[in-house]
Amino acid sequence: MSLILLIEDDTAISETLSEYLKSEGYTVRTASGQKEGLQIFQETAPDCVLLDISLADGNGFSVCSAIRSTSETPVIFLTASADEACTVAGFEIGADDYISKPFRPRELSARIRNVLRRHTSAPKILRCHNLTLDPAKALVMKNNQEVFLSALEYRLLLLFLSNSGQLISRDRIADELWTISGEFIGDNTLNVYMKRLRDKIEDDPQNPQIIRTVRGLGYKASES
Amino acid sequence: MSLILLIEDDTAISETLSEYLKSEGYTVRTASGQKEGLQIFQETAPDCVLLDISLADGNGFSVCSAIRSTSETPVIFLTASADEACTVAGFEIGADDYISKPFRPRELSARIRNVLRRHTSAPKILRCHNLTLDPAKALVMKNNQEVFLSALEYRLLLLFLSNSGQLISRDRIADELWTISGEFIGDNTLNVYMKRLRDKIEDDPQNPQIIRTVRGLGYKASES
DNA sequence: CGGCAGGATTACAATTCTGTAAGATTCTTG
DNA sequence: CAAGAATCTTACAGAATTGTAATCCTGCCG
Repeated sequence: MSLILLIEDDTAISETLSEYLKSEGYTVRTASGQKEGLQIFQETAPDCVLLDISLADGNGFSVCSAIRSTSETPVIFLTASADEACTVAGFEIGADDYISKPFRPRELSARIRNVLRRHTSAPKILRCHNLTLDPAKALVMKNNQEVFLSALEYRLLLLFLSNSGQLISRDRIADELWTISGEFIGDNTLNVYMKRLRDKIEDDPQNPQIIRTVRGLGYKASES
Repeated sequence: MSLILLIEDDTAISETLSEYLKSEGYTVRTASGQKEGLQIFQETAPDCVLLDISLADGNGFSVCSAIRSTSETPVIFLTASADEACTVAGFEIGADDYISKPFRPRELSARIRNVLRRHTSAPKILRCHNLTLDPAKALVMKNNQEVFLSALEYRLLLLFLSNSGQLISRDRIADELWTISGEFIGDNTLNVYMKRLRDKIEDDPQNPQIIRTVRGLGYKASES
């Protein structure tokens, strides 16, 4: 499960909270001050940080800044009052959420879950009909079978699926696929690539459902 | 600037809020009910939705679910009371934040800014030394020059850069690159691929800086 | 209907990719 | 230092990719 770093100098609160979070299935590391907190942060790379704003050895904002300067790990502030200035300042500095004492345990764990969900952001898989493309693995599947695409075919499909629903002109496609490397390609080369891609991804390449041609304008990937 | 969709059936609140948000530089569309809200959502694809929980024609949760089923657009709930059950239910259903009435305008706009910041997440470009990999374009650059990788080389590099700093075993590499398609490859094939990849991405392939080998265990991409 | 433009299709060499084999290195252990 | 294991390097054929050219099809216009 997830590792949570709790930075809080009130030992009573710290222990209660720690126990509760463990009972929820989290692994918890606690720190009582700024310096210790940052050190444990570096060592353990937690999935989420709970940070008391009012620490004895300096306020929590600087800790948050320090964390943000090196990582995107979500930070939830624990505040004594729901003071607006604090809240705003906290968000400005990059906190992901805040909760003011006294807080209900269930609310805290809902916020933690929420922040973790956002952060371990679901892999953005692009979908269209029975086709999926996972940019994080460079993997294309159709009906749960891998589709083998060449480098250019993959880029072509990626371009369409990340702009699905939008019309993409032939010029733009040529630009995106070839001009970075400064090459120039023949006029109908793109036609050939479209055909090759369609042969691999469409159920019926003669009646393309995933990428349709818009005569005179370009191509368009259908949404969903 | 950003487009905000406000779904709220109390006209007084709706107008006040709308004015305020416009004064903050947002473009605002308003809807007074569930159906209208979803319709405008489809038409305008807003950057953020402010959603009153208690709508006359059904509660806000179902609207949120409907939005979530087709998009990742952030949703902030407006609640009449800070009732915990509401909060939890809202988070469970995929709300990004909530705020209870009466709320201070500054707090609301801080939350909106926060939610937008998280959501328009900067394109995640993977970096290592003088090398960058952009998964959204399947583009690898070294010293601002494009590096041409084959499909497998690209996947191999992607695997390393998205787990930089971590040791990756040879078995895991073989799994990630080949077993999805159910193939089995020879024992030293991976060595050959590593050599080919290094020849393309390393300044000095004999002294690899980007991907180092950890004898007996696997390989490891250095961070940053 | 005839002509034409945009696009689809097929075919074909040059190049690159892919997997394996064979041998050379390098590191570790005794 | 010698032996063995792990990794690197080179080399090589079969397969796939890449770009172009030639040809075919299809919707649109007068």
